[in-house]
Amino acid sequence: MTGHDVADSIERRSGVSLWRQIADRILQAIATGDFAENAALPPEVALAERYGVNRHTVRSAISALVQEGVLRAEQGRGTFVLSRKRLSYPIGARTRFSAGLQGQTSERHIVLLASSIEPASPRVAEGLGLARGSEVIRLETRGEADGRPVSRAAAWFEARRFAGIDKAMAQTGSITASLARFGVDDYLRQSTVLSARHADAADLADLDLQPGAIVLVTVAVNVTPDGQPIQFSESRFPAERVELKLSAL
Amino acid sequence: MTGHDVADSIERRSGVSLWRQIADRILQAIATGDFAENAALPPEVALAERYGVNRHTVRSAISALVQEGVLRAEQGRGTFVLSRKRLSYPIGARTRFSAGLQGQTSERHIVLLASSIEPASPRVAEGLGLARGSEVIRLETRGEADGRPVSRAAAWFEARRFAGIDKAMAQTGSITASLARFGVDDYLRQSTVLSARHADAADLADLDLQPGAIVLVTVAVNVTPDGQPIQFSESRFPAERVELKLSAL
DNA sequence: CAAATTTGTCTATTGATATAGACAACTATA
DNA sequence: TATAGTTGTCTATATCAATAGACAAATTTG
Repeated sequence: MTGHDVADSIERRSGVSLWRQIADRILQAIATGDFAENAALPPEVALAERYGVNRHTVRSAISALVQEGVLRAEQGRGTFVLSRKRLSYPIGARTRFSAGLQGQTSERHIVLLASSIEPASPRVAEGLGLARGSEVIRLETRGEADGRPVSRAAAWFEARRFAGIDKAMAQTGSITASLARFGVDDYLRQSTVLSARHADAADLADLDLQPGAIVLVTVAVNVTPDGQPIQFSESRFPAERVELKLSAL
Repeated sequence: MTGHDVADSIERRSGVSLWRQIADRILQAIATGDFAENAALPPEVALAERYGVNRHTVRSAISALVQEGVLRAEQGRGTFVLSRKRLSYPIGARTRFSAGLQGQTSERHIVLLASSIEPASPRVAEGLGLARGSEVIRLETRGEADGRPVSRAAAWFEARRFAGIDKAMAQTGSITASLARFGVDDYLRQSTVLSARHADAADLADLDLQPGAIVLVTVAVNVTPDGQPIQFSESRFPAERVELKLSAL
């Protein structure tokens, strides 16, 4: 009773085109090591047979992955895997953007995309323990490692207590450092809720993804050591480039 | 600079058909509470305008969701939301299947789908601290809550130490109870790595999903209190029905 | 150099996807 | 009982997705 292992799993008339399904399969094969990095993919005819589709359909999938920078095709030689492995992004009580990526990348930083003051939505108000409609500061940021976007986040802070945190963030490029300016020397992650969905238009633009990509979504509340909520955030990670490692708290 | 909030995010020629993208958006709107349960959806013409597509395209999306049992359409009246919210599945040092779902569902259990003895793959061997190729027992299980599948998992145990755990699992329906028969009274989750991908054919079948659905994937190692690895597992959760709540370890 | 292998390009055909418009069928309400 | 609002069905058309076959262009190998 073996051999059903990976099995053919191409679904027709599913709303997802065959070339996109095959592109996903190839991405997954790279992620699991089935297709080694820098090695050649099987030739197009072999892939077509393997997935039970026409060669041109395989070509569409490959062409999309070449567009995404995952593969490089060379006429007469073959098609080669470029993509590196996924980043392993640590999540725990003391999650900090740069701390946990040490050793995996040579360069990493956070870019402040936008900031605004707005009334707290019910969800944000509940997370921060504020009255509904209280003013909060929202920071939109993007995390980058080795020049590639690896996260996209919105963070909300109580506007009264953290007035000017947007400027601090713009200067320091670090939420930890910005919070320190307001007397927050330490903070803990109180809760994290995790889900996944297809990337929307904003995700596609900010994370440099192709349509159909998946994002991991975390919704988290950070608190001071004495339990006072200071930050509510929603982060999105491109599933093809990032995995989340849940570390001991 | 407001008003980009949810924004239109329908992508054309992306390999994912418009009706499937809109179905996903509706599912998400239900999950976030934008479309309340048991309430009527906006009429088809309104939805078509909202997403910038033809009414017939919206109808295709709705028809798929009716097929999935999420919506019910009534001629002359409207289209109504049937689906409940996502289950919030706790992940932490003492993750147990049924413990954390209390209060969210009335009925829950684990079904043993299959079991086998096989040589440990490099990944499994490393997780369990065994020599590559050592014999391990694999259990394939499905978790159900209120009659709907909410997880699908493969778990590996050292074959020598846990010979017969497959039968124990079939009898008790509980991994915790089965481990207790082998003298394991307590265990902790040592590590969890999280990712997301499109469901493959086996996921679609076992989790009762439609093509294009997303699954959350966790890869975890459980250890005894003194740090000895006893269980390596890979679990898949349907993202449309489950979210993962990371609890304090 | 010749042959084999592999990717690239072209034409043609079929079926699925998306748009457009018109009208029927059913429900709720004034 | 009209009328307005909603879902259901039909026809028609244009574009995208997938298959099929043939051959060109580049590379590697004997």
